[in-house]
Amino acid sequence: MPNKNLMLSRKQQILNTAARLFRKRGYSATSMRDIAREMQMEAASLYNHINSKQAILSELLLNIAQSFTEGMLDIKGSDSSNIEKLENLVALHVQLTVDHTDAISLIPNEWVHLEGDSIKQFLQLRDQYEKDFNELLKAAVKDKKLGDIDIELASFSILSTLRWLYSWYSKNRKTNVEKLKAEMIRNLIYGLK
Amino acid sequence: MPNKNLMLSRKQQILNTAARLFRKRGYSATSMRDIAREMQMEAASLYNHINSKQAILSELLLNIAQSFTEGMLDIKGSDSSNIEKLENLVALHVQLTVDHTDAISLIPNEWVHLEGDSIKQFLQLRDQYEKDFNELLKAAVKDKKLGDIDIELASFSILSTLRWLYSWYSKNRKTNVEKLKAEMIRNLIYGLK
DNA sequence: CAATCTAACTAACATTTGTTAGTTTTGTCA
DNA sequence: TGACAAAACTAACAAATGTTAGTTAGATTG
Repeated sequence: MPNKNLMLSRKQQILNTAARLFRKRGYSATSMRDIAREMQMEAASLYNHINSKQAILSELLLNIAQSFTEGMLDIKGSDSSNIEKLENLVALHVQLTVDHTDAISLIPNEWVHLEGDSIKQFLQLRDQYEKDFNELLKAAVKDKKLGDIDIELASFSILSTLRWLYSWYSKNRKTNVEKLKAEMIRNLIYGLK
Repeated sequence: MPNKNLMLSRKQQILNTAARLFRKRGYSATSMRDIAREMQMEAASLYNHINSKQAILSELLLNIAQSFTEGMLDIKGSDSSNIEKLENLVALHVQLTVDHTDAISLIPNEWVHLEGDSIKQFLQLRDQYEKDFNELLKAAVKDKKLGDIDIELASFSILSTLRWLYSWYSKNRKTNVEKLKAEMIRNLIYGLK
């Protein structure tokens, strides 16, 4: 049997390399030849592993968006309190940022280069996530666990910081992950009290 | 005398159009022909007013960075208290965001496409600004006007939100600007108390 | 009117782009 | 060892890119 794992692993290498370059220069300014050079191969050879440049971006973004959605579903469905759920969400962001720094960096801007169904799916996942996040914030306020804040503005503020966390993390890689989670929770959630 | 103002104004129209398109699709994915089409002219005609695509980006980014730097110098040099200076800085961000929404949207990402001296100048302005901002935060903590926060993390968190404010503002243009300033100050500065 | 200048135009250029087709190398298993 | 599949290669393509050169229309000034 042909070694299918090796093939997938090669594909994953390409995805990782592409994520790194997309992050550095953006999707449009990164050519297939750039990716190939980094992989020490010819551009045409990439097509033995992936279908198109667009498919690379789409796979990167939909995978990471899926991870957020799954994390949200887990946390929402757990029997923690609302404020604990918020804490867990912040921790989720930190963990995914640490594990997938490059791919996550594409979320704020590069999704605009998705096409067709991919962009629809991505935006649907993103919007649902933000809606769920707002609901939890609202619930925590109702529980009197948070002050009487402007939900929309607080949500925007928290998610802005979490979206940019990848750049903070890149400059402070030594930071202990659990400590970072705790600090972000204190800053973003309990800063609101 | 030839009407030099008309020429400048035409150039400014191009800069504004470019800013809008760069924001929408990014610098690299926006072609000179895209800008020209939006201006209802041919791509070659753009060169009667600007020197290069790169010069457009550089002018947009350095202008807006200059505005931040000037605002910072004004505020630093004023005789307000440190905490008032921080408030004024938040207000400055809101004001510039409202006045130059498109150009400001380029700050987080598109600066990577600057070249040569432009990128050096831009990064120098940005780094100095962040340094000044941190200093003010530190001073306010020393004044006991803020809790004993992690300066680096708080600074990162505030600036992340302010950097993304343009996207919030685009979706809430009806918001009264003075009210928005007050809300952001309350949320970002006094959320830290 | 003649001269001048702005700002548009057309045509073309050398590069770079994503991608395809067809071929060769490489490694694995019967 | 020979067969087969995975994964690399070379060559080429049509389209799009930023930019230059040279020209022309239209307004303004002497």
